[in-house]
Amino acid sequence: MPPTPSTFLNGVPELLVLRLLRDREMYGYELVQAIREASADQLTFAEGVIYPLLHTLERDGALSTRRQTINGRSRVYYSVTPTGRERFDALSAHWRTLTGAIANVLEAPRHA
Amino acid sequence: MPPTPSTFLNGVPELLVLRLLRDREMYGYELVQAIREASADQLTFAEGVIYPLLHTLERDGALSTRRQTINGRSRVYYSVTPTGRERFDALSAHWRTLTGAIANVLEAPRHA
DNA sequence: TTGACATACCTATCACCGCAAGGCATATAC
DNA sequence: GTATATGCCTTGCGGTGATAGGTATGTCAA
Repeated sequence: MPPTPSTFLNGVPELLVLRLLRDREMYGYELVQAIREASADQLTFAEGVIYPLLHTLERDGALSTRRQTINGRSRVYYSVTPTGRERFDALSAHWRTLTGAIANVLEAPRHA
Repeated sequence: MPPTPSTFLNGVPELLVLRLLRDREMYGYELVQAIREASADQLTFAEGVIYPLLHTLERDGALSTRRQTINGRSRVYYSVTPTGRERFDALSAHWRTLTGAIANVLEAPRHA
C-alpha cells in the first residue's frame, strides 16, 4: 500500500499561495499553474484545492479580492492583506522549524 | 483562525517511526518518547497517533513484532522488514523531493 | 459550423490521518 | 493508599487534499 498522494502536503497549498501572492496579485486559475511552474512540475494542486482555499483565506481576512473582466472572461484577483502577511510569516517560520527538526532526526548518525 | 496543530505533519509520524526503527527495534511507548527526544521536543506525537500507525505498518508487512514481558509489563517490539525498509527509502526520497521543491518556491527571488 | 481545447469560475463528496480523550492494567514510590 | 510512570489499546472529531464533476466564454482547426 503506497503512501497517499497527499503525503507530506498538509498545509503546503496555503503556504505556497501566500508566498506567490506576496510577490504580486494573481487569480485562481493563474495560481494553479504558477505553483506547478514555480516548482518545476514537482507540486501540482488542482482547482478543487486552490479555489476553496482562496475562499477560506478571504473569509479569514488574509486575502482581499478585486474582480475584473478580460476578454469576456471574469477574473478574481487576490492580494495578501497585512493579516495574510502575518499568517504567511507565522506559517513560514513553522515550516522552517518543523523541517529543520525532521531533518535532524533523519540525518542523525544513530538513535540510541 | 490559526493553523491546525497538525499543519505540515501529514505523513511525518510514519517517516520518523521507520527512521528510528531502522536503527534498532523499539516498542510503542518507547517510540513516543524517542521521537520527542530525538527532535528536542519539536515533534510530539501521542500514543493515539503512534499505536494505530504501528498496527497499520505491521498489517502492511512493513514492520514485524516480537512480544516480551519485562517486570510484569508486556512490551511489543517492532522491527523494520525489508518491505518496511523499501517503504522508508521511498518515503524519504519523496520527502526530500517535496521539501526541496517547496524550498525553491519559498526562496525564489520573485515569481513573475 | 462544429468540435476540441484552453481559459476561468465553482461545488459536493470522499478518504485519510493527526488529535483529543478516554479506558485498562501493573509496578514503583511517597 | 494513592499518585505517578509504564505500557497497551480504541473511539470520534475535524481539517484538508483528491477526485470528479458542473457552468460559461473565447479560440482555432477541420
